[in-house]
Amino acid sequence: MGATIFDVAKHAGVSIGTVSRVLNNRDRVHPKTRERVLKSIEALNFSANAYARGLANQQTDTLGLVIPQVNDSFYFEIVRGVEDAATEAGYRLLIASQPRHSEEHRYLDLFQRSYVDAMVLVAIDVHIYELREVIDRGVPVVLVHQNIDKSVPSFQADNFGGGREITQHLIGHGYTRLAYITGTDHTPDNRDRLRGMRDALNSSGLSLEETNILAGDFLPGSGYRAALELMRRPELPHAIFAANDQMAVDAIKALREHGLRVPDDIAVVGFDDVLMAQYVSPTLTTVHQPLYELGLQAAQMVLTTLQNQENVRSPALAPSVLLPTTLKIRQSCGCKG
Amino acid sequence: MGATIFDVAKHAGVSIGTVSRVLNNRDRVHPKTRERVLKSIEALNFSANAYARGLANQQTDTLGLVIPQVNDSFYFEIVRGVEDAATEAGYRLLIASQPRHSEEHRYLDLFQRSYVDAMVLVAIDVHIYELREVIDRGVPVVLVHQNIDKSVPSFQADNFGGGREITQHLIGHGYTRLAYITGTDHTPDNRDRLRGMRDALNSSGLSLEETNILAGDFLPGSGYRAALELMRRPELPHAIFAANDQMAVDAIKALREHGLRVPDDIAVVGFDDVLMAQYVSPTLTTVHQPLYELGLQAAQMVLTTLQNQENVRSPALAPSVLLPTTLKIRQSCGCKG
DNA sequence: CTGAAAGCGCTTACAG
DNA sequence: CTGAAAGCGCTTACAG
Repeated sequence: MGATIFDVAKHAGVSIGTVSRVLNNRDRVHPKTRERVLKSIEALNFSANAYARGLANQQTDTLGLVIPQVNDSFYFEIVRGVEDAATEAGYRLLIASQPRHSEEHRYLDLFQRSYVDAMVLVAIDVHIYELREVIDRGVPVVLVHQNIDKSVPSFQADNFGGGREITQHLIGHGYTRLAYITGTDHTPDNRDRLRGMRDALNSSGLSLEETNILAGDFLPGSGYRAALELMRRPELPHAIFAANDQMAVDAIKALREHGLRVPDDIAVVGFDDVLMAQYVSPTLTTVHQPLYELGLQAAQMVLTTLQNQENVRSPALAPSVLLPTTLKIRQSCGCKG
Repeated sequence: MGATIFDVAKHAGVSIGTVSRVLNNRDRVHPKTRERVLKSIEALNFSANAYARGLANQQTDTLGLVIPQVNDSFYFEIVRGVEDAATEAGYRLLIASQPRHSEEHRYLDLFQRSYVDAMVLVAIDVHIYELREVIDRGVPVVLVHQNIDKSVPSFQADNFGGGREITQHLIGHGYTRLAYITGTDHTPDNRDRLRGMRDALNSSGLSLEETNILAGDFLPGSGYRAALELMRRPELPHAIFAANDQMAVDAIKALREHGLRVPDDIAVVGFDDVLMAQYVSPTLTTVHQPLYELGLQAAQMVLTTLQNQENVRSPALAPSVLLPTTLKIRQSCGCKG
């Protein structure tokens, strides 16, 4: 095994207290002594045991991240942001990814044990009373892509603004008859995008007919089925706004398979700006979500809270941050590539 | 803060030793006593401090994962596999993602400190002597998608077999004049895929002309440029095998932009089976890599080593596992969708 | 079956 | 500026 602080102390001819002091740059240590200790650390290739440190310090220097397990690795950019923030602040990153629709709650482990100093929860269904338990224990929590309670800080993409902006773009093309393919009904993502769409339409004196709201679930298949449904109608809408790219891409597939041209016969746009959006044909006009930024800022925020010893439990300090989305104009809306 | 083992002991009227015993199901404890302790644990909502436990046990119950930071989240499936294996075995997962081409070595932190009991390194450029230091400290290491030294166990996709199989498929189409767009030259991925291609060609009495090996670097742009280069030639190959999907997709883009039809005028296939491969038009024939399995098996293996107290340092036990790839036949090779 | 005690490897007042 | 010692919260031989 590796050398301990005792080995270093003996090697340098000092006490372990002194070694600890040079390790942590705390109280002043005589330059010569420091020098000697540093040499011994080097010589013995010593590195402090994280667990002993954690126990003595009552902190773990670890940030916990809970993230849903999804196929399309959509959330991976968020992970990168969180990780960069953690690394930057000298924290390690412990990850628990939660299988969707599973009874198994992997994050509970992180919750209950003293594994982490702070937590970032991404799009996880969790009860507020579970969160409160963690927070009351002094572990600050921040939510990303989810906002279950005003007393917990959260970071989200501006779904409303994104929905509005892309709808305005469609209206700018001269499209007046629009259709919307929904995501899973109860999700705020879906609701807010739809609200944004309605807002843009209303501002232009237009409206969204109820029959032009097709039920989807964010999964590819439902985009396909929704497009089929629309093609059965006597009259096609001018454009389809799907609540995410997956459904948009599959809607395009259905339309093309039935001889329709996108965007010439009908425009289709999505939401998310997944990598695929740049590669499908036509390339997909969509709304970019600031995923990396979401993860970065959320993690920075929760770590700052921790370091400032702010009152973690105070609900008054819980901000709800909305990060702006970006319209990505490509071909599927009718714009030239 | 949460209750400690002392609180539980007092509450149950026993010693902390007894509490510890019921906690760990070690020695036998009288059923009645156990019952009482369990009740107290419940009542106080106690959960053992992981760091105290780690210190006393000299182990962390944590698996370290080092993974390169790439844009396309290609490796995310590996993470899922590793995570499932870790969760299954009761380990937590600590992640360090290493920015590509960066001097900053985030994994060194994991290496040096006693943070993890075992490590999985994915496609990371690391020196063998660094690994040996870790291994000699009793921390087993497994490599995925990388094989720097025979003394360290590794898990890789069968790049040779995959390259051979997809080439055989092209030959089956009747294509005899093939071109290859390379990945970064020195990578085993690239070399092995090319070797497989050559093997398949030779077995059919064909060969790959040196001029039909175009230099690429796994990044989209180079696929595009390689296709341009090929189109300048007096004679087009029948089919292009790009060392990964990214380059294949961009090669198709270049070909189509210049009025060529894929696969009618020229076939293009890739390697990896990224999600995009299913969505591009034509859909991309490619080789699926068993990423999830790679992560799962590698992690299982390293954790088994740990639990069996096998001699971690023994080079004799270091297997080099090759997991089979799967040919994904889609449209771009000339097969019907 | 159970308790008392040493030990894991650090940090940090407390003296000096 | 530095040492001795208590303490962080567990586990585990060792007695009994």
